[in-house]
Amino acid sequence: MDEVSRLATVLRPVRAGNAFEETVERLLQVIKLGLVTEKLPPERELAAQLGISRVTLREAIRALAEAGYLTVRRGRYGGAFLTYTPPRPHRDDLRRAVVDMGTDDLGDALTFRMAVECGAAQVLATTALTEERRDTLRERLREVNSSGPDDYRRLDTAFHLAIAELTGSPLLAAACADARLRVTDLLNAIPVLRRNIEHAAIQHEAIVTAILAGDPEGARRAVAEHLEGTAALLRGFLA
Amino acid sequence: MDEVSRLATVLRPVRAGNAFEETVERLLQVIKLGLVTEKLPPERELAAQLGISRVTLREAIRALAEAGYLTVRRGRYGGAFLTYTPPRPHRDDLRRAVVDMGTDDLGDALTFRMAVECGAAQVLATTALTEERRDTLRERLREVNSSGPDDYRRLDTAFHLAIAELTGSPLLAAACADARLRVTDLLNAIPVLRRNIEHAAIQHEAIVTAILAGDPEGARRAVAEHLEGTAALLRGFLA
DNA sequence: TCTTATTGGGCTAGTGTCAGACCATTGACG
DNA sequence: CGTCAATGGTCTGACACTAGCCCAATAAGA
Repeated sequence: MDEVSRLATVLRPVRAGNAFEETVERLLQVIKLGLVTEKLPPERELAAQLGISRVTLREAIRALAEAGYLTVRRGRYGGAFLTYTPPRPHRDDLRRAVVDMGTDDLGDALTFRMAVECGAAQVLATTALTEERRDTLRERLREVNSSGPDDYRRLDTAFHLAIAELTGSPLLAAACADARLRVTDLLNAIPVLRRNIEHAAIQHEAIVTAILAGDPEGARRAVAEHLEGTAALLRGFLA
Repeated sequence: MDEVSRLATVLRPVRAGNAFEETVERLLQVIKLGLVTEKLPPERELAAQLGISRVTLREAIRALAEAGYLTVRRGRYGGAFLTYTPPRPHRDDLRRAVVDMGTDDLGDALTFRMAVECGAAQVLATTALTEERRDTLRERLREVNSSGPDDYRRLDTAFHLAIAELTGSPLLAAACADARLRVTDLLNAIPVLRRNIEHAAIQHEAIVTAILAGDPEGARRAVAEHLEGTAALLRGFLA
């Protein structure tokens, strides 16, 4: 590893694309992760949160509306309403999604996710949690474990993100959200079976138990095992 | 944790600032981390790597030149040469740096760093490493452990970054670099004592040993202990 | 039925950023 | 001592993005 390759880590592009493209990407993430279920916040508010002008935001919303993700209504109590129902996944969709992504990017995303989610669980297990936060964690666990196939992905996302957010570190939460986003399309292409939910439920239980017990080693291991299942499945499509 | 607060994680600004500011920040990072020791790459090349126009890059370079970090020379074999020698840290510098940063941001940065660096070490310990990569890791370890106080920070950075980069995940490497950057100014304000180097050397050894032994638990624990020392020191200034 | 607060829709003037071309300077080397 | 390749310096026309303002539509509630 010479000086040049070490530099490449820091001398990467300062921005991923233009503001319009990045905004479309962000909104798509919010929608696909199921973080918003009814309608987007008002344009003025959303533009401020995203740090862009209303003009740019509106272009992004228009693009998503044309793609069928949103329906915009004017007037009071109007807004950009979600009109997105994920299609029933087919087996070929997953293969195509994986191949589209490319070997390197998939490995990168899976490695990144493994590292940050394990790190978050470890940190959270090391933290002295208020009873309120412990309740929040238990509540997310209950929700995902009692969900049906239709709501599963959304609640699973919420569960994993909750671990990161409860650490109280916005940077870490953002990293975990980013990691999750990079595999969302792939996960959405995997059919959710009752059996999978039940299997994941056991692992989710183990994660929460370790965190609440203040056992960083156990939390790390439980998350690693949980994620390894998905990673192995996806990697299988690259062979 | 209601829907709004969960949204905040994803609905953050799409860009940290304007291209000029972000570029200045990046270059400053490269300089302060000691990733470049003589001169920056040619403007055309650097602009391409950073994904910005030469005009914007030149503005950033000019700003850094005016601040005394760089000296620009024209003509063949010219370029932007480093003229930055970190001042001898005083005890008050550290207190001021910590207080400047703010309680929340410091905690955020330390938590983030703990999570991603532990995650990286864990992942690397799980990976089947080529002999070449094992050698690279040993080499970085040797360098940092045999360094004097003057070169210590730079080689320590190189060591920690090497762990992240050897995972082969650019995303993870970028996250670790980012985490390190957020505490650089603070670390630079801490005087480097022989005693500290020796103490860190033992921990560095433990990290490498665990990674090479394929022991993710041990690697994670060793990194956590190593980082906890610095974190405790810095947090002490907030009391 | 009318009012009104809230929301999207649209316009304009100004600034930031870019791509690309061309000029100016420098020092190694023949 | 001249040549020339590599590098910083400068300019221009085009496009992206922003802030701020006002208009248009809508539905709850008086």
